[in-house]
Amino acid sequence: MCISRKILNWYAPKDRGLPWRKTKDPYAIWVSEIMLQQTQANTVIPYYERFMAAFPTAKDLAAAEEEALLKHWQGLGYYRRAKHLMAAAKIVAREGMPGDFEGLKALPGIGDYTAAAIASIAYGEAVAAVDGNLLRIYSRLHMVDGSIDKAAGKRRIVELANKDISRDRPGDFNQAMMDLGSKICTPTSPACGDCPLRGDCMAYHANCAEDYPRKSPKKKQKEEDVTVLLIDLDGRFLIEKRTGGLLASMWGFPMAEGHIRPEDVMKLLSEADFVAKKPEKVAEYRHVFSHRIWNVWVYYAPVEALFAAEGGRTWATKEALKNTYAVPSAFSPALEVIYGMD
DNA sequence: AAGTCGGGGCG
DNA sequence: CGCCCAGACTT
Repeated sequence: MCISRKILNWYAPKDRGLPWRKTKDPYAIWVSEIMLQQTQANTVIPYYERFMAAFPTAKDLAAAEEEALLKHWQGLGYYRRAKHLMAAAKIVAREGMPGDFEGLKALPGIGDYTAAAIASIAYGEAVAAVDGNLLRIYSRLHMVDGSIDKAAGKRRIVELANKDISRDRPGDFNQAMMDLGSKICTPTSPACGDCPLRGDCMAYHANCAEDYPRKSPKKKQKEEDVTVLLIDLDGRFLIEKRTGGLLASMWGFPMAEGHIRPEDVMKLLSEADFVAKKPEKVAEYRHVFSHRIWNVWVYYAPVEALFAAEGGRTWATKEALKNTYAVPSAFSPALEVIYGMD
């Protein structure tokens, strides 16, 4: 029996109740696949439900305010995904949803994996959706010695999977591989005894499944000290729209490089023409990104004079911070300080 | 080919 | 703590 048949037989009774598996709407599949990029399914579920309720069609999304979209994306990370999704939705609202792999891949934010996932699930196109799960599974099936994060190793797996994929049920094949990867063929201590593909697996027969996939060594994150300022004008806090780089297009508090002293905070505020009272250090936390770490000091700095916020800055109330502005998790402990005030 | 871009879950 | 996750895009 071929791999395709075995995996489909295993999959049939185990279809999980993930919300995006209950639809064939290409737009809904699309939204879910974008959210699922580098993000675990359980994390995505509540975001997906809220998002589809707010933006049920590509036209709705195309007509939405970017701020509303970002607010829905808050906490999910990789915020460029939201920006690309919106740009693509405008194209789709104008020209219609692409009907195949190549057309999908031409949209911003849709790469090889996502185009294959949508095309196979929504259109029945026989293209393998090669994600981390499938790379891991195939690196074990064939004991692929090239690193899967290098082009050569990945290319080989793409070819192998595209030979194996079911022509009748490509979408189920791809989703079955995801499930196999998350339940059986896991990164550490895979449950080979329960695997429907163990008869075809070179690594299983050589008893070395845990040695795959091969990966090139990753470098350590850079660690940086930063200071976050909670500038309070009568219950409103100064926030700024971040431009470019990390957390771009999200709202954050004014920041300074390094761990600065209260006198330095005072000086910064004066230079910005604030009439400030004595700043006070109110919190300290560590935030870990993929390849960067912030060691954050938080200052509370009440000011007196009103200066009109301009150029991507605004004064936000506690309620607006909670309900209106998209503030990423990197600032959550700072937000908690504000929420804890009377 | 290497860097950049989040955040949470889990051992 | 470090690793991993339904990756894509820029340089």
